Amino acid sequence: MFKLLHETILQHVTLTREEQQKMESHLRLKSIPKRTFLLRANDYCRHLTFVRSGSLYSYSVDKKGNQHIFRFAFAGWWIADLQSFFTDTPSTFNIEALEDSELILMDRADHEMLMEEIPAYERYHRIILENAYVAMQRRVENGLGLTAEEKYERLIRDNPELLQRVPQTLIASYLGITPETLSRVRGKRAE
Amino acid sequence: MFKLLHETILQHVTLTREEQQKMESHLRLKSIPKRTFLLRANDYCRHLTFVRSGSLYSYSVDKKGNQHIFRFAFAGWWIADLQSFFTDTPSTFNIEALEDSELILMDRADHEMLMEEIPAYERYHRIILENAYVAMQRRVENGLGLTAEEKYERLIRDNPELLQRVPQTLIASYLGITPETLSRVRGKRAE
DNA sequence: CGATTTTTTGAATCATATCAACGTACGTGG
DNA sequence: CCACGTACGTTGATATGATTCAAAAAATCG
Repeated sequence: MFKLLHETILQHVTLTREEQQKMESHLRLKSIPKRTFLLRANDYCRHLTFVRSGSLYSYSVDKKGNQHIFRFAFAGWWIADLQSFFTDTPSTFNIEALEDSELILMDRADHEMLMEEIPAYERYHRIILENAYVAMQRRVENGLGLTAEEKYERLIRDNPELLQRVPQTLIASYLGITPETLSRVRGKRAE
Repeated sequence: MFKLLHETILQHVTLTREEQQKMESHLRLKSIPKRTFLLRANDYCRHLTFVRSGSLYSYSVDKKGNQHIFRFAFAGWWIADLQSFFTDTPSTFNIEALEDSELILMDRADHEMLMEEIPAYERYHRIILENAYVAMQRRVENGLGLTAEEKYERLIRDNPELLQRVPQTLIASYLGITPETLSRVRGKRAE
């Protein structure tokens, strides 16, 4: 049930058997089919979500109706709108299933409690937050002053797995360019 | 000496007198004049820097020679290239003093040690990392699919203090637009 | 003050978006 | 398993927001 989660945590810290069980007692399972929402913009993001299988993505929709993907999450990853989760404000994101997905949910109050009571649990979250921050830093850097082609090159270099798993339209939205532009960039590169 | 730092930490967690002293014994002071570098691209970022007074900013320079500001740091803020610091890789940023600045430095090994030994210290860093992540999330959102004018509007809304303290050229670079475009946006708004 | 830096303004250019049409792949129900 | 409909990707023509280059005006600093 929680095998993948435990393995993932174990890469960073060790929890005792009792700590594991304590954590488990606060987790909820959820399955959602492809194309359904885990979170909708303006709702509150009330839990952290661990992906057991499948994949999700978070995105905002601007006032022209364009979709901007914030990030993807595959098996073994966490996803949430952390702005909403941490600051208890309405979400600016939708989170949607890209494939049928099995999820593990951790509610905010439980998360806070576990961070108080299990130092290794807090440490684990401190570490994955460090990693998430670094990934985001790279994302900001890649967003500034690169051409559409350069953005695509960097994606190939830094996240090649995305290309296999994600339709081109969503890749374009993730890069902040239009699908047409991405198509042309790819055409140009493939000569 | 460490008054501002202690006050800042105290907003989030409490350290005992002994913990404070232990932390202090690993801090170094440094003063740098305006326009000097705290970190240069390709060097390793070996410490976290707390700003006691003055201000700094971090930026990368792309291959066309354009400068892209990642973020600013004023009194009471921390700054570093966390990607370099955490992953022990060469920095992609320069960090430079915008004004004469007094700084407090915390080396990586000491930081790790203090996180092991003082739970409240680790908690403090977990919390400021959460805040930094949220700020960065907003930054990514503001970068995607907004016009130059909208980016400027959001800056006024979210970080009005910057406008007082930072020259327009740097604001433009922070927003990812040229100074000329920013000037035109402001002209247009001021009617 | 004079000198350097910053900001403004103008004109030309460029990268990307937009709109529209067409081809292709996909998966769902008959 | 095929056929149909919908979603996805490509291609072309045009529009547009922002950049670039250049030079003048304004602000800042020693």
